Amino acid sequence: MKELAKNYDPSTVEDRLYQQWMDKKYFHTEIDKRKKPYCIVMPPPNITGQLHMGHALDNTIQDILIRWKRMAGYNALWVPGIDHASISTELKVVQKMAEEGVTKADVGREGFLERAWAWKEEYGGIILNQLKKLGSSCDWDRVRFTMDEGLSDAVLEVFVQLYKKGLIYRGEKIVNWCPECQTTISDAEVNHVDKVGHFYHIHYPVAGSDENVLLATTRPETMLGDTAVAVHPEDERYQHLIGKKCILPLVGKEIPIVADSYVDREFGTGVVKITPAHDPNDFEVGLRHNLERINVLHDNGVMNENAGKYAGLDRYEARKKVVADLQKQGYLVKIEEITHAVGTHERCNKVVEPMIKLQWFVKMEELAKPAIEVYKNQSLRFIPDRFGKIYLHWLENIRDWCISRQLWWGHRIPAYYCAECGHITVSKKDPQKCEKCGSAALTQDEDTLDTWFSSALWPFSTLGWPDENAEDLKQFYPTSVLVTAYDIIFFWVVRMVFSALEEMKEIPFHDVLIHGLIRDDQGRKFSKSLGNGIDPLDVVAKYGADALRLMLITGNAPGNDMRFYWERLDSSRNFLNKLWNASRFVLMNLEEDLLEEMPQQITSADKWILSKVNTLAKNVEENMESYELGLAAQKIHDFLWDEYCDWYIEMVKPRLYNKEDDTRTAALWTLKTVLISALKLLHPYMPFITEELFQHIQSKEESIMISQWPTFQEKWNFAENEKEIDIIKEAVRSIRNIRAEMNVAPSKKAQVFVVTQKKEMGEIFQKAEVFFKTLAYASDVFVQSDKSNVGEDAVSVMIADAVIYMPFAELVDIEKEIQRLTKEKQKMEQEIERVVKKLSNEGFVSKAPAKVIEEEKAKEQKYRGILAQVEERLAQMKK
RNA sequence: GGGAGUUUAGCUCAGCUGGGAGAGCAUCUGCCUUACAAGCAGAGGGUCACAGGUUCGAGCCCUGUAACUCCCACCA
Repeated sequence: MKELAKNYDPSTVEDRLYQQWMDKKYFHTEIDKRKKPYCIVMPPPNITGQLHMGHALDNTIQDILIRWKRMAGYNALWVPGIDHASISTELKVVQKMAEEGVTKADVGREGFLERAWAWKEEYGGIILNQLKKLGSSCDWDRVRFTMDEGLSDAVLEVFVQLYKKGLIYRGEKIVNWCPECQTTISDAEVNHVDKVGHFYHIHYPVAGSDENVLLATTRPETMLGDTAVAVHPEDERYQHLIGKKCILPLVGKEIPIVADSYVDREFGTGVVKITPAHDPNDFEVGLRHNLERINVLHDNGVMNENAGKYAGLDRYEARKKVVADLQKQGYLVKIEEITHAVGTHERCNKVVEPMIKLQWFVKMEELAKPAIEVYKNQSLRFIPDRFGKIYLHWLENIRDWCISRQLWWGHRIPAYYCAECGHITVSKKDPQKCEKCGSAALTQDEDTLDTWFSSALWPFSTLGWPDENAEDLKQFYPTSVLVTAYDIIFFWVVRMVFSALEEMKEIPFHDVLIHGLIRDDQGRKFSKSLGNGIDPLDVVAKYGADALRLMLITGNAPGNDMRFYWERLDSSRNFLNKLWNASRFVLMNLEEDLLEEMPQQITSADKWILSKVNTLAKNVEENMESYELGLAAQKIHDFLWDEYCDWYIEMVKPRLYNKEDDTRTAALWTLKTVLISALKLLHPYMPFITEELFQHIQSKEESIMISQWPTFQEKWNFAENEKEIDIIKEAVRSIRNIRAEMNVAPSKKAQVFVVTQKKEMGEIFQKAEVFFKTLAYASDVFVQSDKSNVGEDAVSVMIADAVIYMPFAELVDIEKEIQRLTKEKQKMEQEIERVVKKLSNEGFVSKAPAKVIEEEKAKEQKYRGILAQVEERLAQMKK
């Protein structure tokens, strides 16, 4: 007999089993053409990242899906990987260098890259190892990195192809510039944060008159770069000014007053200062009116020589100075306090400056069209669907994507500038000479690509593209589902889809499963500054990975955010312990080898639980197919705890304890068979404990991980037995109920008389004698068709088609009993009234489905039966 | 300015295509019953935010209102 500890201790199990799985190579996927492919590519965590709850949730979901499909006979592949995270990593490395007193300039590009790679080698793999603690069953032989050779090749291939098609271009445009990080960033990387600022109202004198135009700005220092003032073409107030000039205060220069419909007449004074070099809208206005662009900022946010006497001042210092000077010279009319949205860099949270820069862009309009189409024609599916609207909205309003970054860590742009003729040669390999003039005087672009450029290719680059014949690519592309949080739809999902459609001519995945964020117990985001983070590994250490996984997956609707509560882990832990002990119980009794087939002596109770687990398999499958993982887990949990433990095990005990019982083996067989099925269903959710128990309970198969997924089977479908046991359960519950109500001590056994006129009922109860004794404190059970021998001082409970009497002479207070029964009678009358009303409703009877009507009729019958019994009993007692 | 989500028991949340309101935790009562006190048996507790509508029937569908949250957005 195998012994298990009394309580489950994950720490003694998890690492050992994970190692076992690794040793047996269960995580590794060989291509198997006979099986249907199922593939997930892991959203690659940043090499700078620490595992957080979001990763834990994301990877738990993926692991559940993969483990499920693997068991269900699919050729299931889960590709892990990490992202080089250009800007984050570069910042980290720069930071580390700063501690040593070294700058990027000191070490040069090559020296820097050396350090960055060293940093990657040291820290880059940490997060993947952390994922192992969660039980993630990815194919570690296929780990990819966005900057490894193959993926870098894919990046260059895509860049060159898009360039040749004219979908990548270099241009001077206004871009988001982060003065802190000293690089451009894409629109998606800008967060608009509401900040309290000031609205400065300034007079610009109109040239050649006494008139002033009043305008307002939140960034007065940019006026140094103003090259026009604009009003709405139809604004009656300013018609006379259009075409005139005004004098830019402090600078003294004349600038034109132009008419442009971009101006909102209702807002402010209806006059806007135009700074084409420092505002995206002004830039557009500038284009339309052919205005000069004056850049007044250095890249680090300090005013440049174009700012005249303000040159050398930081942008905010300059602002103060400009305002002071305006005031001194009488141009400042008033200062209002306003809250407005300010663009900040999502990495460093510093205010972003729009600047004109010569950068590389991806032309989006053409690429977006097919990406929109695949969603509209439903070949790409979002779960829940509402996130598809977000996807669509972004694509329909997309602007060109600025992909060049003034960073060193990343994929260097494969563009080479000719010193002779200025031609740009774009090529995967280092070109020896200019493709136009043949000069060898080529220099490569200094910039690298946006991190998301490489992750956009992830679903096919990880499978071997650009080698079109890569086996993985042929077998596993398109992947099955992408699992990610909603906050990354713009950054990643959108870009993967259009990249895949462009390169592969096929969607990268069929489904996008979106989940929410994990928040703290007050609903706040986890953040470093709040210090409210919870390390998943701490949770694993304390509760085990299974408990964490169950907690993350249950009690939450798909796509909704979830709060983290330690209490919920207690519940998970309790369930693990419950399962552990139920299995321990089975093991304690399991001594001989059991037959494979269902034994002849199988009883109603056995069939009932078999039928239940059979139905469970069906329901779980349905839920999982529609990604309702939490619901599925909940159902398995409820089955094991409420049905298997609380009822079946209790029902079966007498048979186990009696070695003479000829149904004993059938009970053991059922206990074991049902438990194994349930463990299998649970395995994707709680891989460790299910594996540990599986290996203890049976010796034939070496791992649950590669065992066969349970499916519904007709031979285990016993509807009649389910009904039968439900009747017993109802009777037992009624007895327990009345005893608790009457405060009968559990030690006090009682005779139970079951009176029924129905033969089948009598038979069911006759067979169930033992259940009344073990589950309902019965000393003796008498099943009979009349009330003989019951005695007058019995308490009674009515169930459908039967009355149960228990003589408790000394405990029964006739008056109270009459009260209780009267109450019961009223309740039944109410119920009957409700049902009758419903059934006599013409509309209901003619329109409701037959099944519903039948159910209502059955209820009426049942209630009438009980009512008759109650009335009869009352009549007797009142005598 | 657009869009989305949320509102259900004291707390945190489920509730799949409309057919008599659920779980966990918390509370109360009784049990150390030889798998489990991290347990067992029972109990109390909800005008499903509000107002209309559709329907034989609405927590669920439609319209509107309110509160909270989030996302997007070039109102200087």
